Amino acid sequence: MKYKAQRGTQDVLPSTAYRWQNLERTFSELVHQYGYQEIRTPIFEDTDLFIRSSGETSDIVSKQMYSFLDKGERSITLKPEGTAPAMRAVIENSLCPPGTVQRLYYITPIFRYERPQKGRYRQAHQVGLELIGSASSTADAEVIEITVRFYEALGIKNVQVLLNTLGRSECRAKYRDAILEYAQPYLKDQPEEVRAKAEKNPLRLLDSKDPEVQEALKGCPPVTDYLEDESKRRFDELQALLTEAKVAYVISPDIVRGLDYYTETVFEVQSTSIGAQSALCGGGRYDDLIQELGGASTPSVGVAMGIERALMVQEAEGIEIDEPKPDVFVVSAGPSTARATRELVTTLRNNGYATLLDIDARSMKSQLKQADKSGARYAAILGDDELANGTVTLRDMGSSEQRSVPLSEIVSVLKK
RNA sequence: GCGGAUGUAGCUCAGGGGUUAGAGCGCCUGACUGUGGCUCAGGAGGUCGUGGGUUCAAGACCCAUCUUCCGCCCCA
Repeated sequence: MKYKAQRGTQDVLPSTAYRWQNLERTFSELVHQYGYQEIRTPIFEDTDLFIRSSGETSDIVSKQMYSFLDKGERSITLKPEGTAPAMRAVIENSLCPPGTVQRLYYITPIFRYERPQKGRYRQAHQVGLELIGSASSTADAEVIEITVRFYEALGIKNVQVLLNTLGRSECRAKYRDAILEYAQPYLKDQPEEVRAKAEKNPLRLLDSKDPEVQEALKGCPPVTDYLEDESKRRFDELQALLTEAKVAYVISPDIVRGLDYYTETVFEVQSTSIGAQSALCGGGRYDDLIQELGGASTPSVGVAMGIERALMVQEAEGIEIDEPKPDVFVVSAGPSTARATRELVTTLRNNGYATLLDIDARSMKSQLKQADKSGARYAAILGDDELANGTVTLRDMGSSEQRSVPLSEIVSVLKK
């Protein structure tokens, strides 16, 4: 009987795991520089949390949610994203009392019930951060800046920051009506299903890739025409801050984001190095979310970045990450030196050297071969001759140079 | 959720009804009695994705199902 993983999940093998480790380390080191602290939340959440947190588009979102009934007939959802659960935790644990600011980050699996394909899995992983409790555009700029620095630190080149604003909920409502009206000539000939979807969230018409829809909405006034002065002012402020921080961006009116909790700033980072699944991350401001989930009104901004997507781009752009290699491979002559070999291995490990040895009593030739394959920097050969005069032969696997070293001095020689 | 492909050795792939299913790379052993990469020789390794069906005979043909990939959709 063969046991396979759940459809739409991937095993992370040793040949790629070090890339994940590199990414997670890069991320946590970066966000620590900005004072963010890690938060861990469960992968199961109440379905209601996501229905409420996703607002008007809940039917679209719930179609993608990985939901099921547990043994107590409760509707459980595997978390499809990190923000709502993090906000639930913030509310339940009073992590951000009114008047304070909280910086949190997470690294977590997410689950969405969609048709898997390259770059899209039912279980994927995200790193994300949330800056909670501030309405200032400086907060937005900080989050976007960290995002860009993250991709820089990973060595990723062909990225573009797409920036837009949705305004506050009041002016957004006006804008929705405007789009709907503008699209009427096209919509009235469409099937009921299309019209219902459009009425549910007219903004989504804007990022449609359907040429017919694009044609119908050509010349539609941009959201900036409907922004209140306050929203306009903070959007200008944000742009000035990004320019000051030397963060390149492109204003993209068609970035509206699928989750309806966003207000004011929204942004995505896209790559031109991969295929259809080109979005690397998504983020924005969600000033009303915490209140909608039952907390005090707390303006916040955040971003979530897909780990698989970032690794895909790294690979597509040919970015090499150094694979961890052992320092020394200890070669033994056979049973007569086995005990001394184990002692040498222990000494090396205790002194901080990653050390390998042969465990199948294979020939010396085979052991050197294993040493070569392992990528070890040195082979330390301990045979009968060496044992007799208390030395070890240290072979540099790169240059093939060998020298005889007294057993007691091996560590100090390696240090050089 | 829709459309089109795909699945044979660890990897990349050939075989398109007829004995015991192949190649290259990789792996193991030896030539080389204590020394990796090169060469040569030998060897191990396969429920031909899974389940049904057609046939004297199925890896091959038919049906179903699953996987992966490419679009759509959606987004991470």
